[in-house]
Amino acid sequence: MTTTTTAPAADVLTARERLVRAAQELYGEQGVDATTPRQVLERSGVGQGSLYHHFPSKTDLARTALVRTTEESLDRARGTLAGGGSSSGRLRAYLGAPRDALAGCAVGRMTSDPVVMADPTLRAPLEEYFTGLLDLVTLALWEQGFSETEAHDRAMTVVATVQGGYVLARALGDDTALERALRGARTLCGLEES
Amino acid sequence: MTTTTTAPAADVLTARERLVRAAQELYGEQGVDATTPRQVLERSGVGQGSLYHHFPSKTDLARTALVRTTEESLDRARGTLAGGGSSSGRLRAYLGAPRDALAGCAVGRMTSDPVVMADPTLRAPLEEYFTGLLDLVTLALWEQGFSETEAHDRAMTVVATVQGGYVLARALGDDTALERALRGARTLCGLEES
DNA sequence: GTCTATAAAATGATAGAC
DNA sequence: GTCTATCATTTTATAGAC
Repeated sequence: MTTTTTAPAADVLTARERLVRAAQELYGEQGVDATTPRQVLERSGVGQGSLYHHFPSKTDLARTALVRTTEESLDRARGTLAGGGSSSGRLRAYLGAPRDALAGCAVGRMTSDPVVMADPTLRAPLEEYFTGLLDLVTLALWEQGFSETEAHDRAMTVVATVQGGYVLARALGDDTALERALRGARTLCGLEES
Repeated sequence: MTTTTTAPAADVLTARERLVRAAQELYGEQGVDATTPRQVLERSGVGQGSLYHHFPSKTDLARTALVRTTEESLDRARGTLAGGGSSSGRLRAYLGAPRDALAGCAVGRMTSDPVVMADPTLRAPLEEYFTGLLDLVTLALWEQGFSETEAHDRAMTVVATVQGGYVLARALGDDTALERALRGARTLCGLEES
């Protein structure tokens, strides 16, 4: 915590906070490598030098924004997979969660970003996100009655289907591709066809 | 065909050909957006101005290299999925084909590349590749006895699993993730566990 | 803490010799 | 067709006023 001034008013975000949120948006749209400091400044409405007052370099901003994005994404997954209710209900909720297929996954796309993959401190949040998500899906599948090994393997297939569904939707320009791919994932989870 | 000179000797490639191959390699490693003309020149061993003699712009080189990569990739898929033999044997061959999981898919990664996705002429090869691949998998699944609808949906899941398996392997830094994800795909194809 | 102005380096592309 | 030299622009980052 370097922010020692008074807390920001409900509506007015600090320059630092606006920078992080603008970076999160831009990274989700076009990745870290393709996002320039200038774009972050323009979208955040913050002046030139302020970025380098709050962050030593472009990489430090990226790290802050990526950690934020992966934490937010994992929290959302917990909302569907870790809540109460039956394992089948939780798996259904996860697979049926609303997704912008043509936008792609803000976390998954980072595996194609050379800046992220070349820096272990930028790749670490990705690994934590997917490890956490796979644990949640694995537990639900184990509760479904699958063996531990079987639950682990199928969780990998289910999460891969979500990620690959985004890839197919974007490549085909067809937002129904993800949804169709997920039907097979439901079958693998032991959920009846609706 | 603008190349009107004598065909290159078996071992000596033209500058144009060396440029395309170097671009293919670099795009596979780091994407189009992150690859600079300078990097292509260095890897190909070709001099500065020669790139712009053969290609009007960076985008034109990218288009040529991407078409080449997607055609080569689809040809490889045909080698496993369109050959003779039983549908189960062909599906097994496709799912068991050697893949460098940590390198990622040279075609799939392009769906995260802002330069590719922003230009319809660069995105088109991706769409053709995945359409062709899905057709091959769908046909094999139909031969397995699945209904047309069921074969279409499961083909989407199978190809998504391959693509997502690459994403997971890279995010986790674990090349076995793809292989484990593919076990679920085999189950969905009606192939017994080995 | 925030801003404007600016500098060093890299990028995309061109000119012109050979 | 291929090369070296060069240029305009953008990118990353810093200086210093307020």
